[in-house]
Amino acid sequence: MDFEFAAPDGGPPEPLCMVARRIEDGRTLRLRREELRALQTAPFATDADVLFVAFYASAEAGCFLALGWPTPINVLDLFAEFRNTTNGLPTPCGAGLLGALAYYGMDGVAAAEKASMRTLALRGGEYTDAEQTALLDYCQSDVTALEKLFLRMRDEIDLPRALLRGRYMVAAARIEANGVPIDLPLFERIRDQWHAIQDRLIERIDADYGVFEGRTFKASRWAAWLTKAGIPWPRLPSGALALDDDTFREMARAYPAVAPIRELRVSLSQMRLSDLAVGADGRNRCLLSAFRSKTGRNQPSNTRFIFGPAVWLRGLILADPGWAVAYVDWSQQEFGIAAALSNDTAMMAAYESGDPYMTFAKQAGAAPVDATKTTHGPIRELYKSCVLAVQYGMGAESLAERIGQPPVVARDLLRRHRETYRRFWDWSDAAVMYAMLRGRLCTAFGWTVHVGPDVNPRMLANFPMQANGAEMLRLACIFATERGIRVCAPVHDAILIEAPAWQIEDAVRDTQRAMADASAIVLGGFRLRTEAKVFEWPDRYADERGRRMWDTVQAVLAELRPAGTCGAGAHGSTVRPDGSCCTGAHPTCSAGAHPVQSYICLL
DNA sequence: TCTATATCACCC
DNA sequence: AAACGGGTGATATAGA
Repeated sequence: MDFEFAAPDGGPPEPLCMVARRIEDGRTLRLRREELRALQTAPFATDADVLFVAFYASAEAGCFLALGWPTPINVLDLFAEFRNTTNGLPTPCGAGLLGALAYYGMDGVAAAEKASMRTLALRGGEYTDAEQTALLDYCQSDVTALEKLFLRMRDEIDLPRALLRGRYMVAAARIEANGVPIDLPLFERIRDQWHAIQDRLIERIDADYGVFEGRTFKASRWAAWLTKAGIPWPRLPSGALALDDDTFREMARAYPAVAPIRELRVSLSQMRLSDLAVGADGRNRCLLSAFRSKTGRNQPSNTRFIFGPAVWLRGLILADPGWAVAYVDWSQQEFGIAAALSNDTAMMAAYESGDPYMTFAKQAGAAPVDATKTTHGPIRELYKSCVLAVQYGMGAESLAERIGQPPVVARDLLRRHRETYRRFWDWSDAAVMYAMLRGRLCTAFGWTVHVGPDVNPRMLANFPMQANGAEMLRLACIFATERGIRVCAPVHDAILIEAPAWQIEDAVRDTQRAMADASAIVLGGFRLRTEAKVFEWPDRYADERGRRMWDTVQAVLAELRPAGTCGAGAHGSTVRPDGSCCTGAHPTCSAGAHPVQSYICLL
């Protein structure tokens, strides 16, 4: 079956029409918007003995939810299956319905017609009779195409595992429908003042340099300033100035006059807002794009999704009055997955010690048995960097660069990892060889990457960790949503949930149980730990990494609208139930408490 | 003026 | 040849 629907920015989908066909006898249902709205439930069976076939089922499930219909039990999503079948291989016409048909040498609807119909559906609003019929006919042609694709793919599908992926698509639809609560007035204010904030930052610092033209940094002007200041500057192989932050950091060490411009560039780079999809109800909703990445991760748009841009913007996440949000993430997820799947007892012991990095240092003989994060912080950091480097297949040179140590130190760290976790390395090397020889590699539940002739071996080495991590997250989302937890967003190794404040502790506990269950299922009984951070209204979501930038922006905002004039009133919606318009915890109005000059955050 | 490319930065 | 996995996306600049 297939829906056409309008997709307003940040809002739930609005179903426009639906076509469903029973494959055994070809019986076809065509329903228009009003007919759909009149139904309490789907006009066909969706229970346990029915297979529901769709393409990109989170969209169909989203329409079910918008209509208040119970969602289908057995979902076969041919998008997820097509991605899984072709993951890693070229799909010349993409991974959409038409692309999938083309891949199998079949034709569907003309691409031009699909595009024009999509535009018509996205438009939303009212439709003439002719437009409605056109939409229905188009919808029906997609159903015909879907049926062809199903008949072509059915024999290659691993049904039980496909149904697990379909079940996740329904969970994803629930999450997409719920969304992330956003401080709408503050979001609008920051968005409206975006350029003014940038201008203010540039104005103060660039006065001494003159390297900006408006809001753009000009390489030519920077070159001129460097010449005048007598500073030699590294260049890229192309001959252009190297303008990455690493270069700026290095150069600022030798030439302190470079530091302010570096700070300014860092701040501005974190101000690439942002097309956050926030609905009129203050919820950030966007497509999670399940199964989009090679490892099966979700891949939502970075600009539309609140967890996409720089972390300081997460301060916009604010639970509704009386509610709380919680960010629950797995501790050292990939390390734990590597330990369990390789069955490396030393590695599993390190994971279960609660501090894998410190324990690794001890196991490698670099720290005494009673060492802690407090007593041996720098050693722990080195071993932590080594663990992360191994997960990505980093070499000694890059690791040396990263930890600011000579290559011998990095080589020694990597050697100790190989010696301490021999079993893990045997397993990892074997996985890469297996993948090369068999041409594929897959997770516990069958998410597969197909391997071509010039594959990156580091991708193959990382795949079991990252892709099983994605598998685990999908399972946890399934459990959490099916147990009635309100999930706002999945974030690769974390889940954001919300609950009324008085229930948040229970909700966190249930979520942690779901995540622990999911890890045990993927890892054959090995349970991964989770950590939770709770933010109860009126406290907003806070991430330490973004605190300084958040404060900077709030201070600039306060300058742009002097303290004492409460911004909230103008928007009318931040008035609290108790009649007050703001609290100390609400930076919209509390910015005046900051020393105004602090917003120039020089090193 | 528009587009393509290179480079860079952000996330986990 | 180099060697940091999976991504999205903005921006500056070169070139059509």
